Amino acid sequence: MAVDRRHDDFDLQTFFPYLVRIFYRAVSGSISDIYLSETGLGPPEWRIMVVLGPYRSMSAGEIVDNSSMDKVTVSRAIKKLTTAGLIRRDIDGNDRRRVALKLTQEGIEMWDLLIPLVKEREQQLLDGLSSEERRQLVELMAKVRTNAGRFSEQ
Amino acid sequence: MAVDRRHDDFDLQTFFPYLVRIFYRAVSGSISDIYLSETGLGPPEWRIMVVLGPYRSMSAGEIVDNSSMDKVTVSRAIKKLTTAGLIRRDIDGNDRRRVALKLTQEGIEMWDLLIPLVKEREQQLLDGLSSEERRQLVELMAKVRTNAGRFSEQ
DNA sequence: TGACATTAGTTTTTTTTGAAACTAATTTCC
DNA sequence: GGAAATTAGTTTCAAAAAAAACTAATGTCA
Repeated sequence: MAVDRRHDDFDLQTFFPYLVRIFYRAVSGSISDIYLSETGLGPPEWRIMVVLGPYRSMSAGEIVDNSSMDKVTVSRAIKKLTTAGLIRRDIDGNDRRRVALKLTQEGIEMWDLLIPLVKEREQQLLDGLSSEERRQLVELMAKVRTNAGRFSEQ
Repeated sequence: MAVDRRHDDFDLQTFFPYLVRIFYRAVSGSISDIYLSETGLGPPEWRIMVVLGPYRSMSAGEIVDNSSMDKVTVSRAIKKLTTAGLIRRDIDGNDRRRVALKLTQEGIEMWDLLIPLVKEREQQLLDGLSSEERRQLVELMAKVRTNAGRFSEQ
């Protein structure tokens, strides 16, 4: 009458993707705390500010390519940032579908405020890791990412 | 007439939280590919299946504590899983607010199907990393997570 | 014991996000 | 030169998630 209880054993607390998730949430939460409390920007708006920076000028599509966000999210965030006066949209003379995006003076000032804070937090996150360990961590994450690419998009 | 262009320099491609984000997205996408195509479960439902496992019985609140999801998401996912016949809800005799959750036979069968697949994918993600490197990666993520805890909830 | 606080979980409302369809501009190539 | 295909970006619509308010049950302590 004994039921077969032979299942694959599985421990969530050591399951790698789970560890990655709680790691990611800790890190991203730690950064979003800053730009949220400091400016009220949401994650997509923040990411656009950051890929743009004080010098660069990019199209919406280039931002998509450099931010791992999708078209729609980027388009909406651009609208918000424009309304808030943080970026300027200049329609391209040659190709009138393209819009060149640039931080305004006000946007640059916000960038200047935020960047030192998030860089400081970045260092705090890496506290207690030697530079060799930091290098390793980044390298290992990159390796895993390469593996994911190979096994997913068949 | 020269404008002051002395801004903090910042490179997104080496910004640690950005690297963590694309790393996380690669890993979680790689796993969700599997349970999505194999079962149609969404991430919250999958996570509950996994924390529960074939033996354990937990309350909704315990699942919240063990899954880094919030109350509402868990409550809704439980409803879906119950409707789908994958988990059973037993109201606690002593405390009638509590509901003990358990996988049904059908839920266990799905678990038995999925776990070997995701464990295989886990290994594929870690392909090319020595066991020493795997240990290091996990340990370094844990360190960063500890740091995040210290600096965030002031 | 009985008002007040707490806890478990759900429902409602609002905000975010993502997928699909769409518009407008440009390219391709016959 | 102009129909067909492609590209950039937006809008619309549907699904997911987060926040807030709520219900029901239990605990506390005067």
